[in-house]
Amino acid sequence: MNLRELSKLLGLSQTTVSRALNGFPEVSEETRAKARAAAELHGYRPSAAARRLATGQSGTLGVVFPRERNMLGDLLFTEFLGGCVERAAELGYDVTLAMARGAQTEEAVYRRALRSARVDGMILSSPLIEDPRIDLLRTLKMPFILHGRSRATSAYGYLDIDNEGAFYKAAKLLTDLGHRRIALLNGEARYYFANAREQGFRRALAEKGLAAQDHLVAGGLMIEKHGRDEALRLLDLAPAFRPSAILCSSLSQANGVQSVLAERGLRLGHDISLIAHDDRLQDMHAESFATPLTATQSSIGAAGRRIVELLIEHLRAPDAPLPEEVWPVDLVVRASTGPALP
Amino acid sequence: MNLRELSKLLGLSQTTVSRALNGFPEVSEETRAKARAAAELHGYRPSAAARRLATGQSGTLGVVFPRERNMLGDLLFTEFLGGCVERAAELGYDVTLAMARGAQTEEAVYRRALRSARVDGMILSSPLIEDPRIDLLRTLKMPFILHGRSRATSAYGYLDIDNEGAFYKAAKLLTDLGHRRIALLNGEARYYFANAREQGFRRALAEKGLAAQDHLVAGGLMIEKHGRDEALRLLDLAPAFRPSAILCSSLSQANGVQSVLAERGLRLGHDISLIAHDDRLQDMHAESFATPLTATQSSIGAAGRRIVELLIEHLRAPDAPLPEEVWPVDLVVRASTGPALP
DNA sequence: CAACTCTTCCAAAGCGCTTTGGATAATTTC
DNA sequence: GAAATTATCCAAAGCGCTTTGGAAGAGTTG
Repeated sequence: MNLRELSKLLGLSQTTVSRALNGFPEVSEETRAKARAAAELHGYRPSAAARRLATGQSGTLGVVFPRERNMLGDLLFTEFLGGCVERAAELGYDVTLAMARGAQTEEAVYRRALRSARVDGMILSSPLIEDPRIDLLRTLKMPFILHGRSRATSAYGYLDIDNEGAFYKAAKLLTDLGHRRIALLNGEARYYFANAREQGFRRALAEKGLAAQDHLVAGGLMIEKHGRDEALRLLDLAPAFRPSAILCSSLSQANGVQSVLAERGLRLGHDISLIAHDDRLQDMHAESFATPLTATQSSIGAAGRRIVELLIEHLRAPDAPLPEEVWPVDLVVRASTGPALP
Repeated sequence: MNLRELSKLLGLSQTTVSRALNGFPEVSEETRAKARAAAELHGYRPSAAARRLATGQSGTLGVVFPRERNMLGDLLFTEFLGGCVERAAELGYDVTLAMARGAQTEEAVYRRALRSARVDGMILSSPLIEDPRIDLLRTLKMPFILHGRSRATSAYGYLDIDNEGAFYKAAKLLTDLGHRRIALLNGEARYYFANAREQGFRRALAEKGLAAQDHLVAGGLMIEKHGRDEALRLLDLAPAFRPSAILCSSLSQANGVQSVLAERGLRLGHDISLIAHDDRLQDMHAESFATPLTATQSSIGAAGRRIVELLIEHLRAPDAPLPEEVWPVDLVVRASTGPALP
């Protein structure tokens, strides 16, 4: 069943039926209702290809598949992607994946996607501190939006969480509790978010006249093993250097840290304090830890949903100001934090 | 730059240029070379939408996004998806994600994808023992392929690994080593693959005249916690019931089991044996365990790559026999298995 | 009642490709 | 050398939608 058949059936022109179905104002509500009913009855569904050709819009958003695989990274990405796909479907968009691995360079991928008009816009996640993709997409005139921020010469739209503020809050909670030696287990240093978190952390320390100590700050993968390894290293420091509190960038890391602490018989919230950032994954919750974890939390799935909305709004009004949305991050205090021991 | 402009530039008809570029035989190699060169020079890229409209093919494959989120499941899916996207791109196809969550029923999603001709075919992963999606897609006449198998009334193409054989081999290794009480930590019972694994396991036991004991067989999520919980339960059994070997369905489970064993001071391969299935994720390897793990192994990423090839072949020759490919699974013996103690 | 303005609908022109059904020129066959 | 064959190429017709530029009828206005 296509438009022509449907309009013949209705005794109307294709124009009118098309307009009726697409909600244009210049058609009476009566004919609109008739058209809708007939479309429903005969299971009419406009051909995506024809519509794309006619409008020049593909009705498809591209999400860039991260180059590297790694455990937590993948989990976060899946959750984010799930949010994107879900919301996109609700808004009538498809989501396709763009990957730049193997033979193709990233640029070639974007060029191809762009020139063959496969996607209307792209979503970039995990931006680096300086991310070349921003200038590239800008040059190619491909609409896009960032999940996160980046230092960039050209303007870009983004949705980000307040990583700086989150880690400031978390570190401030610890300094207010009297902690003086606080360790930061960060994500990889090349990512913007890790940089922002470190800055928030340092700001809180500086406010109390403390300086972050280099041996207490470590970037790395957001996996359990990194948490374990760093926890072992930190606990083996001489007492004068050993941290009394640890701030983790992910629950996975915190999990590794916590298991080491348990092995050493250290009680969370008493002998040592622990805070982590919680992305609200479906399957891993700060509150479900053996000792419920104090955490900064923000749903990465919700971010996926929202970023799709922002991108689509941007596509519909390309000349409107670029979206710049920063979500505040809550600090939820649970049992894993307590006053510093004298 | 579109076809018409390009053909004008070349002084050829659109027909000829189109045929030249698409490798049809009725055009001389000389003009083909010229057309290719001009296309390259001017950065001509055929419009996906126009091609779709003209051919009725979308050049897009749909991958069904699993309904539930769970940690290892997500990791496996991401790895599989990565393989799909990568290979699809190499073959000139896009991959879009179909999700059946929230308001839309799964059927509505497929119907929509089908009628608006958004995808040429779909890839289903994690099939249930009896999976209604098979009949549904068959009825809708949507081409599809399964990653895994299922009991179904209608025919379907698939790529699967020999789960039955893999777990038979693994269990046989253990019985040959003299183990008599072997536990199986399986995936969730509703999935076909879990069923197949259990059958292989039981077959190996039966060959030695052993019956699987119900208290030693447990299905569940493929996460570390399930491994830990079950390990604790098993080790607390009275000696006469306690297993001397454990067979896990995933490295995550094995990881949980292994940590419990370590806490109890049991040495892998001496006091107790452990085998797991290893999907060859990027970030988690059986050989990297503290005691390298004996494992059945098969790359789920490679399966993603292959299933895309199979689906595309099927789309090109819909009347050819449906693909039915089963990969043998290697059993790699490492240090975590040893003879049963007398 | 003529002159306007809305409202409602339509015919037809694309969008950029593929493909059918020739046409023309070059080559071979008898 | 005429007829048949083959190798190249082309004009034009879709594919199914959106959208432009009216047209016809209904309602308003002076």
